[in-house]
Amino acid sequence: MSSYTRTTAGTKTIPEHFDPSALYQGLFAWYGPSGWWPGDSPLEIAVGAVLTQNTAWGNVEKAIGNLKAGGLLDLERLHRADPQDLAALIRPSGYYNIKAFRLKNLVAAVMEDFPGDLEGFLAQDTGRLRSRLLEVNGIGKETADSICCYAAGKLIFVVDAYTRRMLLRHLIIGPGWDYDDIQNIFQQGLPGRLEVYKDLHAHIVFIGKEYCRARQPRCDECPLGRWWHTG
DNA sequence: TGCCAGGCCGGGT
DNA sequence: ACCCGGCATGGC
Repeated sequence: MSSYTRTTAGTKTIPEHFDPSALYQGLFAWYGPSGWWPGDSPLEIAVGAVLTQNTAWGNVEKAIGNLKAGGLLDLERLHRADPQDLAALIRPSGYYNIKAFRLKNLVAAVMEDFPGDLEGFLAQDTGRLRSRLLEVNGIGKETADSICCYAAGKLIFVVDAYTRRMLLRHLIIGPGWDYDDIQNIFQQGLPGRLEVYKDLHAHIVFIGKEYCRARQPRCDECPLGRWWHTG
């Protein structure tokens, strides 16, 4: 008889009662569409993805507001901008010196491959886009996947600290599970629809902020478990 | 006040 | 393959 235990590409197994699709359906029924990612353009979304690295979103909003006010939320202008001027504008988002270079690096990659054409860059084959983003110094898996999913509309599920922490605390995964393992759970268990990927990640972050903070666990009150059970 | 936030890199073991 | 220090602001 076939086992109900699903496995990732590796040897790890996950509990049969954890169903990403049921989790999505439950969260969507409760909260509705997430509206994520906040941002008026692919460029703004990509910039936000870099600026929000280990940083509260409220601070990122201030930084993006400064970029807009300075007319720098523009591919060509970012490419020409002096890193120090850029750093001054994004100061509220923290790590502003390093993030200024990270933004410059991202923009330089776009300009190198698709000069002046962010849309073209983002329209690349999904695997190529992701690996190209990962080549950029300052862009890791979560940032790359956020850009792929929310700026480029690719079918890539974003894994963040909340996702990992919640699955750990609910004993769905063990400490040995890495980013790709977790991403595989969702990409294998979810229907292949972009809105599902977008909303589930967004809802996980929303719940995580309330119930799954790093040092003040209130795991007992976390409502997530209500929704991921199959059947 | 101290802790935390939608990470990532580089150097060390 | 891990483990760690550094990076920095603003909100609760």
